Amino acid sequence: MRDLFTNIKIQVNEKIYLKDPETSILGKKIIEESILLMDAIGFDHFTFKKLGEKISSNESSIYRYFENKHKLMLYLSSWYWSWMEYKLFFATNNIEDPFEKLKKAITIVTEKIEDDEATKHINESILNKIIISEFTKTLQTKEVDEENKEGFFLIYKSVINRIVNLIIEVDPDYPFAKSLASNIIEGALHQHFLRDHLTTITNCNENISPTDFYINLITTVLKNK
Amino acid sequence: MRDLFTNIKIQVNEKIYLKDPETSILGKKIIEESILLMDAIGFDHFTFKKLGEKISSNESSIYRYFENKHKLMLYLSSWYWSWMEYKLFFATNNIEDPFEKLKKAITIVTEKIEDDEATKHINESILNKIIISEFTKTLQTKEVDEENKEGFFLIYKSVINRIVNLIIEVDPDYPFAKSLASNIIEGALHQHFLRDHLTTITNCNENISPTDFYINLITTVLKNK
DNA sequence: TTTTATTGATAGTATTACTATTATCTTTGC
DNA sequence: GCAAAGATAATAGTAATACTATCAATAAAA
Repeated sequence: MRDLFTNIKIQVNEKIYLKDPETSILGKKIIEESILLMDAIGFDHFTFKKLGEKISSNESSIYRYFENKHKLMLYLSSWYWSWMEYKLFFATNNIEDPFEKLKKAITIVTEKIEDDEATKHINESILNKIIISEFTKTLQTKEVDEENKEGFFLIYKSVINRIVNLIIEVDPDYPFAKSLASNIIEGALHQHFLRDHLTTITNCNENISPTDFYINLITTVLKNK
Repeated sequence: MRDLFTNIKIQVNEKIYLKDPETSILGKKIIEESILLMDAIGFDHFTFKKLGEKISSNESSIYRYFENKHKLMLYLSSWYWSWMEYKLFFATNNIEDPFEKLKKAITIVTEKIEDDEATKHINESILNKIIISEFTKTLQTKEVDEENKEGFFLIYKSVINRIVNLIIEVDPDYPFAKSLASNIIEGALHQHFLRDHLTTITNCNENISPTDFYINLITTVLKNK
């Protein structure tokens, strides 16, 4: 899998950036360090000025890559879900049994992420932390409908639809495949957040993972396993 | 129920505000109109200056009630969950059968809200729309741990714990009661959002409601019904 | 009627979120 | 090896945001 990633370029909607950060050293540095800074101070306190200082570069240089921090966050999340889609594909590709396949997929999208050494400038483990705390904010804006039309969320929806198809394969009669899939993906992020911050309203802790909860859920909800 | 609400004052943690908005005409106006303005332009574009213009009052007067718009949003969401807790209590109080009781509670917390005529200055239907699009943002900040310690999310957690207890009553052996409850409350808000904006990744529409999805879910997940 | 509390008006500061311009530095093409 | 092109840095500047401070006007309470 490592070799595959080295050759495959994660695709992000071109309208999200002004200049592709993958095409220059500065661009890659912007991505690499924005992940670290976003994790350290959060989206709300993140500014291009602070990022510029951190990478010893100029605020105005960053603006040549991204219109604003919301677009940068859209880039990071698109990258994440695109990477997730590859992971999903390769991890489930060789599994025959539909239910085992679905379980593997659910595991992939709900588990805690370790850094993928194949991508030098992106720390997936930290990116995952950012997605847990910040992703929903990229959706929940007044501009969501326009941005959805522009295709900014295509990869995210594609990941969900992959899960939907696996659910349908297991139980074609289950009437809420889409809601179940979108619930699991969003819900897993939320359960991770609760485990870290609001521990009294989740069963997840060091021993029980969101993955355990959601595997148990689909096992009882779906038939024909 | 209407009469009860007229007499019961919704309790909000005193540390959220500088001056209790319920104690003055201006305060009530701030709450009433902030709900409308927040719905119209969203949390991100909402400012105290704009609110001041809308209520023909001064920006600095609003700052005497709330430190910033985040605190105002905390107030609105605390109010909402407090109101929800009353609704839950009165709606389930007289139901004997544990599963019927749980179903009623799930219905209350997942359904679309109509305006409650008992509260003159608060439009619950619009407040519900705001909670759907903005509530998660009030949790997902870098200050969540401090604010949680201050007790800003007590009422929210209390609503979830009420559902947890009902789940345990129906099926004491189910091992994920807390995660299921927090998932349903957060997930229902998310499904409402998807129904309105990302329709391809939810089964919810004019005919199928988030309530249908979650009632179906608990019906299959829990035993001893 | 005096005191107190509340609100309004005005002004001012620091930060944010950018845009514009010009200089410098680095490639690459020949 | 040099010129042209492209990318980056430095500086400056604007408008909006997110406040704080002060003081006057007004309404309510003692």
